[in-house]
Amino acid sequence: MGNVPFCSQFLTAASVALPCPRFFAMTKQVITRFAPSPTGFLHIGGARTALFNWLYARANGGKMLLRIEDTDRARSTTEAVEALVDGLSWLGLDWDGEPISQFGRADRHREVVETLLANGKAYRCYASQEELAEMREKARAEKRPPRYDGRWRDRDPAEAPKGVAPVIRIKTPMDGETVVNDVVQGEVRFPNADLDDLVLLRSDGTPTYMLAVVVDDHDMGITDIVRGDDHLTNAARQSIIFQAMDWDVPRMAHIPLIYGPDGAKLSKRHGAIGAEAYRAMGYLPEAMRNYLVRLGWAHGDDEFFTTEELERLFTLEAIGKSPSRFDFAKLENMNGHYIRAADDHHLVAQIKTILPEIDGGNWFSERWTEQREEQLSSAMPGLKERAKTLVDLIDGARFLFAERPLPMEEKAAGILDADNGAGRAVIASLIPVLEALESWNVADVETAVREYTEQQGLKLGKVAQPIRTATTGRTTSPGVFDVMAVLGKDECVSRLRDQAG
RNA sequence: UCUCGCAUCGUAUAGUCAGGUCCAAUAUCUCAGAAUUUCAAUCUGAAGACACGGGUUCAAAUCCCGUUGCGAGAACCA
Repeated sequence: MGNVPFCSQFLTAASVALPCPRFFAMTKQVITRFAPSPTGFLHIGGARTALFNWLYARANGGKMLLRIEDTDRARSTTEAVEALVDGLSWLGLDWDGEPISQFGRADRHREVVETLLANGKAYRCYASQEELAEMREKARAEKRPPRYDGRWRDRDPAEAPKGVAPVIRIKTPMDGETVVNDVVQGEVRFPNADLDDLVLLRSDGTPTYMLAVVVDDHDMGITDIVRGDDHLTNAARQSIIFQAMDWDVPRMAHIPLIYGPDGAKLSKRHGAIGAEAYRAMGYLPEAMRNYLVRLGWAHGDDEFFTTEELERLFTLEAIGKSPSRFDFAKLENMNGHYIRAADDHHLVAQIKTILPEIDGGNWFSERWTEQREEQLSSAMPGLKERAKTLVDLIDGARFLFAERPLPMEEKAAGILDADNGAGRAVIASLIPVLEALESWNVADVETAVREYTEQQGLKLGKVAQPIRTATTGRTTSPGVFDVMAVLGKDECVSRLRDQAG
């Protein structure tokens, strides 16, 4: 960490040509933005904010821009930006143009402050840290909210102490109220008396977030700001800056935050953090998107949506105002639906890409052959019925990758050994029947086994369970005939022979 | 403390704006059952909520007031 400069790929802010706002105002093309600060990963709330921005832009034939709020130099590393980009890409959320670095636009921010100063909308404040601390202390003692008292607002600059670098503050109206017309929250009114003269430029000349956001949103031609409702009070302050510059205030939509299962703000404590963590847990990006869009947004009782449907149905007005909790059980269920509906080869490809990220994935990677990949594909229909995640899927296919003699789970061995090894005896007498088979496919194997079972006067379970455990080492698996068929005759018979008694 | 926001089954939402069709719906979770070669998937069923208190009204989940609870912001952080 530290002040690592951006790689040139992201250092585009200064050079990128920003669209002319007036042009877009004329054509009324919707332009949204996703503006995360690079914290090292794309967290789930951010992912949903990005999704809503993306959906809204697409639903209206508009654009979504990506701006990295990297003015906090200590946290803004190349890796952190890449993590953001990775997360968005995984979710399939793309943006128009190059990512814009907020830090790279500092000169423009300062330029706007000069204008504000020249128009008398802002002023230099020479109050020291001690004075500020005193103000807060006094406010607390009097049980008032801590606010800057405006002591330099109308003071003669000639009184400025020598050698003190001032901050620049905006002149917030003293009375009246600032109204935020929010698409989600409705008309929210803030008494101006509660909004103090916030700092635009620090004494070291760097712009504050509050200033940067406003200038960037304006310059980027943003028509609709969609962000977390933790910014709702900021919206009032930012409106004041917009108005001071005589700029149109974009339409705003402050969406409620996502909390963890315990109702507290989502954090590392809740296990998953970044988008890549969800990928490693075996969730499909399309399932993730579907789950996320239903957190706060609804279209009647509908649960599943394709991207095309969302583009048609999504509106900001339909977003609810109350915060929601993240529920893994529901995500899993949805993911299961998407897995069952997914193409078999697509699933194999997805598994292949996440293998390096999942626990125990190496075991599979080391044994990955073309033949096994084909077996995996053909076993997929039986496998995906039983899986909620890609991790479940590959774990269910473990028997395809295992080498003889197969490791036996305790319960599996129990089935073979029960009734003095009745299962092993069944297997022994079944082997010649299978060896005699000329063709080896699901139907023929099934016919042979069923005929044998009938001849012996047994229930199918008495035969199928021993076969399952002998061929997979487990008590649960896809249908035994599918397992036998996909293993192939030689491997199947050999595994049976290993366990025959 | 101040400003602002939120409150329907455990969870996500529908219903609230335009009061009656709501003894509140759907999905998930939980439990029971059916079917089954195992486990899933599937099917059937059960359980489970309008935060509380007033008011308006013939009628309130829906409108009004208050209370409580939860959250956000209140920085020379973003």
